[in-house]
Parts: sequence; structure tokens; C-alpha cells
Amino acid sequence: MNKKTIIRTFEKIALYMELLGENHFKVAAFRKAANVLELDPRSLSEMDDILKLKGIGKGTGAVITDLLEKEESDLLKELEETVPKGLIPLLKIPGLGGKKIAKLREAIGIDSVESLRAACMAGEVSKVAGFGKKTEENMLSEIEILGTCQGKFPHWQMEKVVTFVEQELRLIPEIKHFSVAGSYRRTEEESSDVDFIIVTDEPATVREKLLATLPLVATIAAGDAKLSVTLDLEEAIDADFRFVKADQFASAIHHFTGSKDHNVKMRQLAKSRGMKISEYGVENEDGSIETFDSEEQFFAHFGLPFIPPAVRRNGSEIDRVDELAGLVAIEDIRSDLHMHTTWSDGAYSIREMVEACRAKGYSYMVITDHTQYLKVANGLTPERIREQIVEIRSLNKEYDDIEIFCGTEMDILPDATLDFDDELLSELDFVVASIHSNFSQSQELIMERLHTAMKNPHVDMIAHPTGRIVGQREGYNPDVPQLIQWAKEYGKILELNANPYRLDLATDHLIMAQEAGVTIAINTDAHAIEQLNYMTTGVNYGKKAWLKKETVVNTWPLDKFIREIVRK
DNA sequence: GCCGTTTTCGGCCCGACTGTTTTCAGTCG
Repeated sequence: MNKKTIIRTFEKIALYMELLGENHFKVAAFRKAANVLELDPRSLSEMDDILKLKGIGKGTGAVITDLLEKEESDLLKELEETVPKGLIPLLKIPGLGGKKIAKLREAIGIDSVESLRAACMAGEVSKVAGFGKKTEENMLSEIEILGTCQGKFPHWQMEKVVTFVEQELRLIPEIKHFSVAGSYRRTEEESSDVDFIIVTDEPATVREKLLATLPLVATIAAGDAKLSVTLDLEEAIDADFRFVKADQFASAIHHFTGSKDHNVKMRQLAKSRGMKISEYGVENEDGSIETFDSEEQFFAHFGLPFIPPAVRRNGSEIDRVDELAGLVAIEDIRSDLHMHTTWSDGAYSIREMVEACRAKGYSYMVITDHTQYLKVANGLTPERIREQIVEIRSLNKEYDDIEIFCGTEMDILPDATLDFDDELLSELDFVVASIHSNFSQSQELIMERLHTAMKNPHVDMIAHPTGRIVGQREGYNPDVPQLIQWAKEYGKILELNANPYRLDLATDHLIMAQEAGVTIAINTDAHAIEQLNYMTTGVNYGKKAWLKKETVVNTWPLDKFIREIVRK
């Protein structure tokens, strides 16, 4: 028995109870119990007091005892026997929750999406008390689009949506100010929808203009306080717009940035002090409403420092505010250690990349073009990289405000050898090693390849360690804990690749790496000047893992970088 | 179902919108 199984059992129980239309506090209690275990850093064997945890009581405790003693839960078994499995997808239909599903099941025996579709078409649903013609029609059309809706969209895809919507919003003069909120603002890897806060005194006008100009699949809700639509872009994506007055903005942006758990925790905190948080402000005990000029002031009202959106996750961040000051911030970044030029598959010359990095105020940078194995990327042969070294050394003499290091992004070959020999590697200042081929090899082989790179004394960093593309491919599935252990053992840097397609390593692995004392570099892997801006996304993503400034190599001053990395 | 320096019952975060109702329940974020 392990913790994950217990957590999943609680979640299943909650799901089944929801389908039965159970009291939602009861459902929430099981979800909360799952959450309590999730948040506890200890493994099951390290927890001798699991039944005494806050949030675990008689009912949830009995489930744990069952699982520990006989590997299964009587309660879950009973629920699985009573609740038809076909009901579960019904919860995905917008507008349909536990209560309504329970009612439909009771009244006309609905037990699956298929039977609901049939009942709607036969007009049986509208005969059930509390259901009308409109509900029936809506359900039917929701069932039709159920399969086509993707659900989650990666951050890089959302970025395009956000940019598009922002352009439209700027064209509406009645909008005084706006900001994206929600999971996108928190730099979540994936989002299911996109939220905007709009400051306006004329919500109805703005609403009508948005309805007229945005490409729409459907309008979900349209009131004076909010507009919910499904946008007709490359994919159908839901968007929420909230209309507020200028003085409500700070509270609204906080509220709609979430996360849900962060908000719950903030509200509990407020409540314990006799205050009440809503999206419009903070209500004091005497009923007066306080508003704020900024989110900073909002947090200050509760004696808290500004909590960056990226770290607003499960609520535990509120107990960790003392650590915030030490977290990596974009202002701390002094360099980018991974980028490409026209020498391989980049779009700009070395000089152009240097100028761009100078414009960012970096004090050092590394040019890391691909190596010969990667023919599609015009990878450098030993001869060409030696020429490149000469060019970089000479260019470096022209600048006294930035140090340009000679590096490489060397391929780790499928046969677990490296693309350059040690003699050549020793001529470089910084060596990045990475896998770009044969992703489908066994984990054993993949790890052998990574081990070769790790053991090589000239290699400084492993780039995009898992090879994943968010929402598109899993990568080559390395044993990351083992990789972290090697990084510690051989003193190698692991990368947080800031390209929004990659975000690799992922949050949980970054946490693990930092705990193990492994250094991280946040790099853009830029193939063009604009992509150097990925650094912001990368840093925000790193905050999710509570990466400290000193953990992140490219926040180090130049002399420390030379001392500990280049001359190592 | 869980919790309690307001402690064994009554509340649990809060508000908008919709569709069904004639004052509100359900759903959603």
C-alpha cells in the first residue's frame, strides 16, 4: 500500500458520492483528506500518525485502515457496486452536477451519456421536475460537443490566445484597463480556459462589443458582471471576462488568478480575523468594504508580502511567505547559458544574439550551437566549432560589459557515446549535453546515455533532461530521481528549459533536484532573439518549485560562474 | 465527513448566472 493509492481511493469515493448527489461538504471532506495526504511531504512508512492528521476523521480513517489491512476499501467497493460507471462522464457535461445526475437517475433511470442523449431526444428529461425544455436542449448540444472538446491547453498554445484577445481588448475604448488572470497568469503548464479582468464603467457596452467582435462558438453566460464564451480559434477555447470598477481591480485580479485552493486559504485567514474576502474587496466586521490600489496592498492588509501568482498553488504558500524573498526573480538573472545562432539552426548571428543579451542587461552568456550528429539542425563539426571559437574569442574582445563564453549543445548519441571527443570538449568553456534522438529506447539505454554524459568531466549541464513537449509528447522517460542523484554525485547542472513548449524539468522534479542540492540553470534555448524572452516564463515556472536564487546558476555573478563552472 | 481557546452542533469560501421557479437550487469558477 502506498500514499498514492490512498489518495486515489479518496478521490474515487468523492467522485461516486458526488454522482449520488451527496451533501457537498461530505464530498469535499474526502477530497480534503486526499489533499492533506498529498500536501504531507512524508511517505506512508514515515507517517505513524496518519489517522491523527487534521482532516482525517472517523470515516476517512476507516478507509485508510481498510486499505492498510486488506488492500481494498469496503466503502469504495460498495460505491462501485451501487453507482454505474457510465455516470462518471456525465459530470463532464457543463451544467450537470451531482444533484441533477442523481435526480435524473432516480426519475428516469439515466445511467450513461447514451441514455441521457436518448432521453433528451424523446423529451423525457423536460418532464422531470426542475428540468425544462431549455435544459434539455442545452444538454443535448453539450453532449454533441463532448467529444470534440480537448479540455486542457498547454501554456504555449494559450499564449497565442491571450495575445489575440488582448489585441481585441485594446480596441475597445470603454475598457480602461485589463489583465489576464487565472491559470495562465499563474504560469500553469496547461489551462482549461482563459480569464480576463476588465476595468470599465460600462460593462454592458463592453459585453456587447466583445460579443460582436470575438469569434464565437457559443455564449455560455452574459451578464453585467461577467461574460463567458467559447472562442472559435484553432481550437474551441473557453474565455471568461469579468467586469469591475477601477477600485475593485486589485481584489478581482487576486480572486480570479486563484488558485482555488489559494483563495480558500486566504478566505479562511480573513475569516479568522473577522473579515470576508470577495472579488470586490474585503468586508470588515462592521460591514464596510475595503478596496486596494494593488495586489501588494491587498496582501499587506493581511500582513503578507506579495505572493507571486506562480506560487499560488495549494494554499501552503501562505505558510511559507518567509521563503519568498529568497526565490529566484527575473531581476536576478544575469545570463542565458543555452542559445543557438546561424552557425547551426538559429535565426541570428552570434553578434546579434550578443547585442540582444546586452540589451537584457546580462553580464555573461554562452553560445551553444548543435553538434554534427544533428544534421537537420546543421550541427557543427569539430572543424567548424573551432572556427566558431575563434570568432567568439575575437568578438568577446569588443565588449567589456558582457562575457561571451564558447559552448556547445552536444548530442548524446544513441549508442551512449558523445558527439565530440574530450580533447575538443576541453577547449570549450561550457558544455551542454542533450538527447535529441531515439526517444523510444528502453529506460535502461536512455539512462546509460545520460550516465555517459554525467560521468564526462567536461560536461557541465544536461539540457531539457526529459525531452518532453508539454501536452504533446512524453519525452524519453528517464529515471529522473536517478538522474538527480548523478547530477549531485558528479556536480552537474540540470536545466530548466524555459521554452514554453518544454518547461523541462517539470515542477516536481525541480523540487526534488533542489532538495538534493543540485544546481539548476534556467535557459531559453533561444533560436531567435525574441525567444530570449522565454526567460520570464522560465523564472515564473521555477518559482512554482520554490527555486531559490542561489540554486539557479545563471543568477550567479560572473566571477563565481567562472570560478565554479568554467574553470572547474 | 470534519472540526472546535465561540467545542459535540452547526457551519464548512463566496458570488454570478441560468433556468426553473415565483423566491431559489444547482452549477461553476
